[in-house]
Amino acid sequence: MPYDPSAFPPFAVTVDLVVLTVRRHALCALAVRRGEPPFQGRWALPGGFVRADEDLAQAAARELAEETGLRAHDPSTPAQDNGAHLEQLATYGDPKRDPRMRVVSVAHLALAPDLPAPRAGGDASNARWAPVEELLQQGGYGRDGEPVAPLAFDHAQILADGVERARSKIEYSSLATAFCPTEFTVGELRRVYEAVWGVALDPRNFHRKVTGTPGFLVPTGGTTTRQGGRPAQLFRAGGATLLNPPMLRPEV
Amino acid sequence: MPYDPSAFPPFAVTVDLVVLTVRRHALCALAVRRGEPPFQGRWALPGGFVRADEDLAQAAARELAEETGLRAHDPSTPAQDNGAHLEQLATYGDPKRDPRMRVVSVAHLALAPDLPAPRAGGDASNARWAPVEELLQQGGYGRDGEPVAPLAFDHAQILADGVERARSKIEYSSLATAFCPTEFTVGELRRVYEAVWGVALDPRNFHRKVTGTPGFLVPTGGTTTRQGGRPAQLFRAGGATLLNPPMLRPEV
DNA sequence: ATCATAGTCGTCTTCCTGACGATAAACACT
DNA sequence: AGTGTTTATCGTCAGGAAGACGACTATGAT
Repeated sequence: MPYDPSAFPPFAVTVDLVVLTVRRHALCALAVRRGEPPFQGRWALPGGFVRADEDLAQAAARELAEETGLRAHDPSTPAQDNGAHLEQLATYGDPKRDPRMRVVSVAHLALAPDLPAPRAGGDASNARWAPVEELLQQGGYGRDGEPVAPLAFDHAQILADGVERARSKIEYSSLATAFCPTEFTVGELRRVYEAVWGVALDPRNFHRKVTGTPGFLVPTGGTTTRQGGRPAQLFRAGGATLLNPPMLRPEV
Repeated sequence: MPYDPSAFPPFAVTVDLVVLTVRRHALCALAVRRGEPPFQGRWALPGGFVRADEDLAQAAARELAEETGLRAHDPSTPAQDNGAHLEQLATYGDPKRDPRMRVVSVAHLALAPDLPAPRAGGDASNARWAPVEELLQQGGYGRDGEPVAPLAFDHAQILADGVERARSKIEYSSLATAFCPTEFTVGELRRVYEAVWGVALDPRNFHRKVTGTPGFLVPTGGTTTRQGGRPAQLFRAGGATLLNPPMLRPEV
C-alpha cells in the first residue's frame, strides 16, 4: 500500500508517571488532583502531553521534574547521584480511556527516595504522597474515614502495573537502592523491601544476603544511629545492577 | 491548564511485531520486505497503523493474523489452543525514528511454534523467517554470502529488546511452551531453551527440573519417536505460568 | 543498673543445582 | 542376530544458598 498521510487517524500521546517512594514503612505513590474535567477534583497520576520535538523518555523526565523537582538519571548511568530511577512501564491505548479524544499514554515508572514535599505547579494541596493500597482500593474509605474515589481514567490499572513492576524488579536487581538516600544502612534497605513487598524479612538473613552479594553494597566507612539501637554501618549502592541469585520474595 | 484541543501535537500510532519462533535449532524472527519508501526494499518488522476504534492489543492481534494467520490467545487464557502468545513489549517514540512524520510505535512480542510458511499479503517472497543474529548483525554478510542491510527504522533495537525479553522471560515463566506445538517432548522443550539462550543444557538435569516442577508439564500418555532414539513421553503445557524456582540460565 | 532496640556474626538443616554414571528403547547398519 | 548410535530417563553425590533461630554487641531510654 502506498503512503497516504490521510490513512492513519491522529492520536494524542501523553506520558503518565507512577512515582513511588517509601514513607513511614509504606509504599506510596504521587497523586495529583485534577483541576479540570473530565474527572475534575479526582486524584490522578501526574502526566502530560508529549511535545512535538520530544522523545518519550525526555517527556517523562520533564514531567517528573515539574512535579517533584527530581532529576532522572539516565538508565545507562546507574545510581550515582540522588536522582530518581526512571523507566518506561507500559502503554495504554483503549479507545475509550479518555472521553474527550483518542489518547495513548506511555506510562513510566519512577522510584525515588523519601522527599521533602510534593509540589504540583506550586500548589501543594493538589499533590500528595498516598499509600498505594489507599489509592488502589476502589470506593472504600481512607484512613481518615473520608470516602475514597477511584483514580481518574485507567490510572488505577497503571498504578497497579507499576507497583507490580517494582515488586518484581527489586527481586532480581539492585533497584531497591533507588528508594534510599545516597548513604543508607542495611536496615533501611531491608525496610524498603518490607514496605514494597508488604512482608517481614529476617534481619539476619537479609544482612547476610545483601552484604554477601558482590557489588551490591559498598561500605562508606561511616556509621549512623538514626534508627536507634546499635550504630549501623553506612553503605552506598555498588555497581552491580543484577542480583544473581535474586532476593527471594517470601511466599504468600 | 484548561483543555485545549490545539494544545497537543498529533501523532501517528503504529504497532510493530517481534514474532519469534524456533526453527532448525535457531531462534528466528519474522521479517517483511518494505515495498515503499522510506527504506524501500529493506527488511523490517511487520506492523501497521492502529485504527481509530481499536485497542493496542487488538491492533497487534490483527497484524499478527494478517502476517501469519496465527490467532493470538488472550493473555488471561493461557496456552490451551495452538494460538500464539502475544504481549506488549515497549513503545518507541523518538521524534526522528520515521522521517515522514511523528510516529509512536507500540511494539509487541509474539511467540509461536514453528509454522508452515510466512505469508505477507499473499506474497511469500516479501516475508521470511530469519535467525535473529542474522537480522541483528549490522552491515555484515548473511549465510549465503549476500550483504545484509540492517533492519529499517529502529527495528533492530526493537528486535533486540524483544529477544532479550523472551530470553529472560522463559527463565521464570512457562513461556517456552509457547514455542512448542500442543504436544511436545521434554527434549523438544529443551531444544527451545537451547535455541533461545544459545547454550547447551544437560538433558538429565533439564528433565529432572521440568518434570519436577508442579503444573509445568502434564503428560498426555502418548509417546513419540520423531526425534529418533528411544521414544519420549508427550506432554502438554500445564496450568502453571510462573516457575518457582526459576530455570537457571547458565553463566558465560 | 536495667531494659528496649537495632545491628551483626554463627550454626544447622533443607532444598536445589551442576556434574556425571548407568540403563532403556528405538533405529541403522553389517 | 549383533553392534553401534541416538535419545530418553533414572540415580547418585557434592557444593551452595536460604530459612530458622541462637548469641552477642552497642547504643539510648528509664
